[in-house]
Amino acid sequence: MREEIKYWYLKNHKLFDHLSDNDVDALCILSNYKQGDKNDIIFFSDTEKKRLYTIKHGILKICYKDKAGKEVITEILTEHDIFGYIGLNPLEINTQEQYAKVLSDKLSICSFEVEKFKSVLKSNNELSIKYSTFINEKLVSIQQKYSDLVFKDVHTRVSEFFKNYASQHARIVNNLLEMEMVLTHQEIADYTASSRQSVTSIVNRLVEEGKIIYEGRKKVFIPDINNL
Amino acid sequence: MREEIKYWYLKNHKLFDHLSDNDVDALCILSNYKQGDKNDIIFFSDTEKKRLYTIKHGILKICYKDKAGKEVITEILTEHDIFGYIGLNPLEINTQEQYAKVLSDKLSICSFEVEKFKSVLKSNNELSIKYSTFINEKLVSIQQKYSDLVFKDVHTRVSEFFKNYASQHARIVNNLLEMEMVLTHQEIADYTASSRQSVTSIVNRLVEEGKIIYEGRKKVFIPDINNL
DNA sequence: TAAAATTTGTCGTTTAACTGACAATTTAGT
DNA sequence: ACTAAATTGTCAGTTAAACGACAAATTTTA
Repeated sequence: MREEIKYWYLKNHKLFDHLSDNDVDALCILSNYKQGDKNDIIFFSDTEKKRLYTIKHGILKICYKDKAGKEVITEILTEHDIFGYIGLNPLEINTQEQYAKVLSDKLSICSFEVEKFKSVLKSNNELSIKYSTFINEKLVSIQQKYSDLVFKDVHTRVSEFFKNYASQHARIVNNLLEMEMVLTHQEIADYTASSRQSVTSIVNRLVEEGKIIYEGRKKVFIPDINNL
Repeated sequence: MREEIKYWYLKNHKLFDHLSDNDVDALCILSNYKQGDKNDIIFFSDTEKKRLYTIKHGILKICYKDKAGKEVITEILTEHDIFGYIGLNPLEINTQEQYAKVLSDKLSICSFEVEKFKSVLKSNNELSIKYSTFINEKLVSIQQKYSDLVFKDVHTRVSEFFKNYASQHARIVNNLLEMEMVLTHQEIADYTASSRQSVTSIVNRLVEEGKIIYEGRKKVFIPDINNL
């Protein structure tokens, strides 16, 4: 990959945009860019060197399975999101073995070895405070997910999934929100902690009510996001 | 409060124990110590100055209510835990208004104004990396709570609550784990995301099976924590 | 373009756990 | 010590949503 493109990516990342050109240069040298395809899996609680990842382009899910093989999706991440060994503590062991799986057709990511990233943090306090803020964002969003699961019924959780997905991935075409849906019903179920069948019937109800419009199985339109 | 005691507390806190005497002195000046009693409430998403708290002694719950007034307890915190405006971002608004409520008879806490704490972080990169680790611990534990809620039934969640509570609060007396139970069944229900009646019947079943022993409503013994 | 694989649709059935309602017990307040 | 308040005990009734099973539709692969 051309150096300028690596540079450009980091320069435009919320986490790094305050850094001096020299600092970004230094990060560039540490960084490692890779491409992936749909269904590729990135294990990150493995024995190999711990890494921290940030998404350059594409969508992926962070998930793990229980003993019965049932999958939970904890996060659906896109451009500029970070994942991997975010604890920065090489001793820390995640009880669940988490992994990331690519949902979009293509994915490109940038990664750093945790130890190296940590040493950059050490010499850059502004960056480490920003990093705390990034982790805190994750904390807030999983707290939200937890309380949604406690308080909201399946129908609400699924509708709100569409709402959130749209606000992240939709663009406006002819006064309609239009988006690629890269998740299957099963995956929406894994993400909203429900069952495939429930998602199917809720989606169909939303379609009947005209709140969402499907074109094939991949393209979705939303006439009014506030009425969802 | 005597200066030496404030000093001693910070010096023995995991988050601060690497700091030089001078740095701890500086933190001491910023710190504010307060006492509380059972059922006292500390609001921290209020309009007043954002603060960060750490517990010197006692137990409290972090919770919020939905519109219907149903309460969720997200965390139960003790000595050395931190809570409050941990995002350090004064602009950030938590959608749910969280608050802390004292569970133990007495509570003493130490607090810092977020802005001041942040400026200490800025001049101390070691500290800010440790701080990230602290937030990450919270992230890991709420992720665990989320997956417990998805995968485990109420009986398991409640038994594991006792297990965790014991590992935090029990001391060994005559080969038995002994602990003060400061939570009511309703609160255990709020914490495990279940109902008061379910907790009652599960607790009684555990008592029948001899896995836990109650003496009054406040004292609990556990013969074998691995058999719970 | 035909066959295979994946995904979605639609049922009826089952179940874990919530809910309400009221009684019994324990704890706290005066 | 006595009353009020809070907490716990119990049970029958209800329900949201999972589950299994199979058919239909769509997408992928060869």
